[in-house]
Amino acid sequence: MDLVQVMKALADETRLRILNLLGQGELCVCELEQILDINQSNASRHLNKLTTAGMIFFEKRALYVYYQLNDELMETYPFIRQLIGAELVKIRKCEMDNKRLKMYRESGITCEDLKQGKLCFDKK
Amino acid sequence: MDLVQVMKALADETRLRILNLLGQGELCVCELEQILDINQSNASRHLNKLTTAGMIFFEKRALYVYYQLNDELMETYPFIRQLIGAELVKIRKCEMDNKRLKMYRESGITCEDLKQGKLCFDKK
DNA sequence: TTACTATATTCGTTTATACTCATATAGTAT
DNA sequence: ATACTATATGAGTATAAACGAATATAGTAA
Repeated sequence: MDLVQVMKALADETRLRILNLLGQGELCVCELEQILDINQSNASRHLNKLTTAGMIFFEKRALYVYYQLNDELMETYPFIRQLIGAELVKIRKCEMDNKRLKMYRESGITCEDLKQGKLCFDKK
Repeated sequence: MDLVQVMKALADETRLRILNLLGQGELCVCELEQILDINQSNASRHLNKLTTAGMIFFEKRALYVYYQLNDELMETYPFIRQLIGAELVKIRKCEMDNKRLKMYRESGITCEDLKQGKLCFDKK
């Protein structure tokens, strides 16, 4: 909830990419891993950092953990909403992530599929 | 000009304090040193980082170097203007810095005075 | 209960950031 | 020109952040 800590959480490309994706709706850890093409350990750590800073929160459902943006923090710091909603797309990787997210959404693939190696876009 | 780099420049308390002060008008390096109570080397380095990220620019006049916010970047990334204009004051140190800036402005003290050890607020 | 699985965490390593002290630079003033 | 002064930079150190690989945890499913 401390602004300096929030800014530190925002000062990393991978975490900005995560926020960009979560700005379009909740996602589970394994979905983020695939779309961002990062490993599980890394994904978990970055998500933890964002959670600690109060920017996101999670909810466990069945086997999976779903993360989403914390609207409360954005009421406290409105600039964050603007950043996520309008400015992150200016980062090239975010733009590409959005394409992958779109493909993923349209493919109908589930977390279960992902865990079995099924994909709807190229690796790497 | 790269957003990730901008976010990194914003992820430091001292630099946020500098931006907070510059949001109220230009200041020279020695003024920032005194108001923030940081040493010369540090001040210079933080200012350099902000300059490199495109957030501020400087102008040398006589012996002194005056820094100010770069409005151009804020047109590119409007969230920065909101951050500086409305949210940095939520940081306690920024609030205190503002008091010191006010005292400094009202005292009529100049850079020359500062260099001779004259002050209008407590050290430390 | 036991086996299983998604996510979190620990460990060790690497890379980046911030700081202090001392010195270099560049521009001013004489 | 020379002396002077504000700021920038170099070198060294200390602290923090990020990563991969392996393991622990906690909750699900049977």
